Amino acid sequence: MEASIKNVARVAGVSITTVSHTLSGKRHVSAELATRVREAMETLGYTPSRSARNLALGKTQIIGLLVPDIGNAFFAELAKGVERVASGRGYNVIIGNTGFDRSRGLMYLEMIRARAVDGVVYASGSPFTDIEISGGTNNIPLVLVDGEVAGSHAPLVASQNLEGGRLAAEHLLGLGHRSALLLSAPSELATGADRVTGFVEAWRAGGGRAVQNGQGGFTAEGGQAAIRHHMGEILQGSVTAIFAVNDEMAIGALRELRAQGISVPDQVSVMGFDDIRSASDVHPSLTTIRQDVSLLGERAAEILLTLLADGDETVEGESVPVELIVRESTSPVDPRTSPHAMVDAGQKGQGR
Amino acid sequence: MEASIKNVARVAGVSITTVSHTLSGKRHVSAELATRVREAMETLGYTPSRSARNLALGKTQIIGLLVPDIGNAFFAELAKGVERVASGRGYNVIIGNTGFDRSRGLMYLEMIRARAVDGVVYASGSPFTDIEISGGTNNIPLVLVDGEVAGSHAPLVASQNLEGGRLAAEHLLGLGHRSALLLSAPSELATGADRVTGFVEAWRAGGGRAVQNGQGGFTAEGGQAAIRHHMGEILQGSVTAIFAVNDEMAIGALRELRAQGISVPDQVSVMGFDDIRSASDVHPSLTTIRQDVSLLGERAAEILLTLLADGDETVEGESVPVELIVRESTSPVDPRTSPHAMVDAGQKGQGR
DNA sequence: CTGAAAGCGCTTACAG
DNA sequence: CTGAAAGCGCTTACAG
Repeated sequence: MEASIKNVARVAGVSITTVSHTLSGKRHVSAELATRVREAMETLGYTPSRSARNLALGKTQIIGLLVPDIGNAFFAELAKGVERVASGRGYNVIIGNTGFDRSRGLMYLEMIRARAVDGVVYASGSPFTDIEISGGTNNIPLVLVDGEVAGSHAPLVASQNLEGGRLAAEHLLGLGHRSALLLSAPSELATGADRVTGFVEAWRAGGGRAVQNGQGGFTAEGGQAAIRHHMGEILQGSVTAIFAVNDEMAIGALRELRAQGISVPDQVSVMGFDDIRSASDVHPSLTTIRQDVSLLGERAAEILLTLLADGDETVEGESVPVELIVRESTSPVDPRTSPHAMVDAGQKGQGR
Repeated sequence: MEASIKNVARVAGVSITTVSHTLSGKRHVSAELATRVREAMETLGYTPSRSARNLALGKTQIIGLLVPDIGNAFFAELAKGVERVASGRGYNVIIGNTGFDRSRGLMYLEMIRARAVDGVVYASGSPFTDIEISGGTNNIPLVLVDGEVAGSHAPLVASQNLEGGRLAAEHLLGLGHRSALLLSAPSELATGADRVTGFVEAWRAGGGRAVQNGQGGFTAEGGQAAIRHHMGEILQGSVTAIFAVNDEMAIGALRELRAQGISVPDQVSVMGFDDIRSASDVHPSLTTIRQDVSLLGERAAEILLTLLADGDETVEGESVPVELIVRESTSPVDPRTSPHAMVDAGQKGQGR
């Protein structure tokens, strides 16, 4: 005898209504019946079918997490945060790895349209337009993480990237640096753009002068290439500090600097952003701006679940604090090697 | 008018049977009706409800992936592999993060019992006994990854850890090393135990002598502590090579060696296992045994899906090849600093 | 405090 | 080639 609600009711000698209510607690069941029901469930080894429940209630208790690459530490940590609060509230999370691939993304959109999930946390980087993500999606509750989707009104949860850029600039200024090389990334990515903006504003305000570098592309290789390209300024001491808008690029920079025989931080200070795992493993360990990625995921999930609970309620996004982590890769500028020159290499006229 | 199959049928002027069959292709539908159905679906914006389908078919097209820590790069990469093949075959994956926590694990067991998933990929480290995992689980198809569960007959997918240990030993022997320090981990973890066994066997066969060290616990801190404990042997050259059964410990070892002013690989060679991201970022970059973790996930998912397709078929587990990655942290033993002494510090009598 | 029955939206055996 | 209807296993409005 399979363990369906019908059989439990039969064994307990009650209606399925009563079985359902002793489980849900949505209406009172006399102690005697409740006991009989529980015993019947026990002997049958009954666990209610999620599928049946889903159909009856029109929801799945599942949220989708769409990321471009779950193998990437950032998104893995994000997933951890999302899973933590979701599971704590009785939700499961389906992970949708788009791999930056449109067709895989569309597959997950179809899953959303099929109401396989009650809501979605959508991490930046996936290849959708606003129309697809909100229009094609049955008005399913949506929370954005890390980056905007053009034109979307969905709440956004992101780190205080602007503030992070500012912290980086102030740290370097405080060490006496005035000439910095900025390793940025394609401006399409708002995440990086905010970090640049925050840095440049604070840097200017503090009397520094930034050298922009469009290359870098968020990769270690990009960081290496950028350093190679600016070797001249570094050697002549007209750049005493390097700020990369992510740790990957900063680590690439460290690698190239070592290869070129430049000592960090003695000859040049290097900062990153993110505080990925490697940041503390490299030598010298990397001074960086830490973002609390799993908190990002937790907050996103909480907002989404609030949305699911309150229906129409309008919910605000939020920004998650960042933190300066000082390690070995930055030190006070050495007055002898630094002529405090004002260099503006690379990007012609990009400095506003 | 909501987009249900009933409304599509009404608009197209056919039965819901016909709507269902034009979608599934399980029986022929005349071109004319098929067209009318498709048009109706189009105008209504119809996507079939997954919940209804699940209930009717008694399956969910979802597999569960149970891991102890999705934030950990190993499991994140595993998830990537699992997701890739699952999504390629029309399955979604729910990620279950147990956090090494029994109660969270039990919550996911309950999800399995509720038939919220059709099968599960179970990565080592979660806190279950065999009885719980197979008995309490509705006979749901199960594939184990990375480690056995005591007494379970479920197929296991794991890296060739034994072979990996052997490769490490042979690499070091080939460089002339004969006295090694082995950074192992608690023997409960079969993963590490196989690596040790493979190493020790090949090492002995090649004329080497192993120094065991029970500490390490798979963490960088453990690796550091172990080095501190064996500083004497390293300084006097009676240990010329160190093999850690994972990269974390190897990186901890590198850190401590640097702190103590020992040059790697000049004074001592260091090897790890896994080839985690940091392995190539540290300096000197780490010679290690790479395991293809995302392939591990792919194979596990494929086996699980085969199990789901073929029902009763018995399926074998498999082992995934590993690869020696030579980087900067190992070099030929320096005959001057190496008296080829046979040291057996630490574990009294543990060397068989 | 309890039960009979409708309904959630599909799939499919049965009949034609 | 097509349709009417039962069934998947729950939840819940309605009635008592």
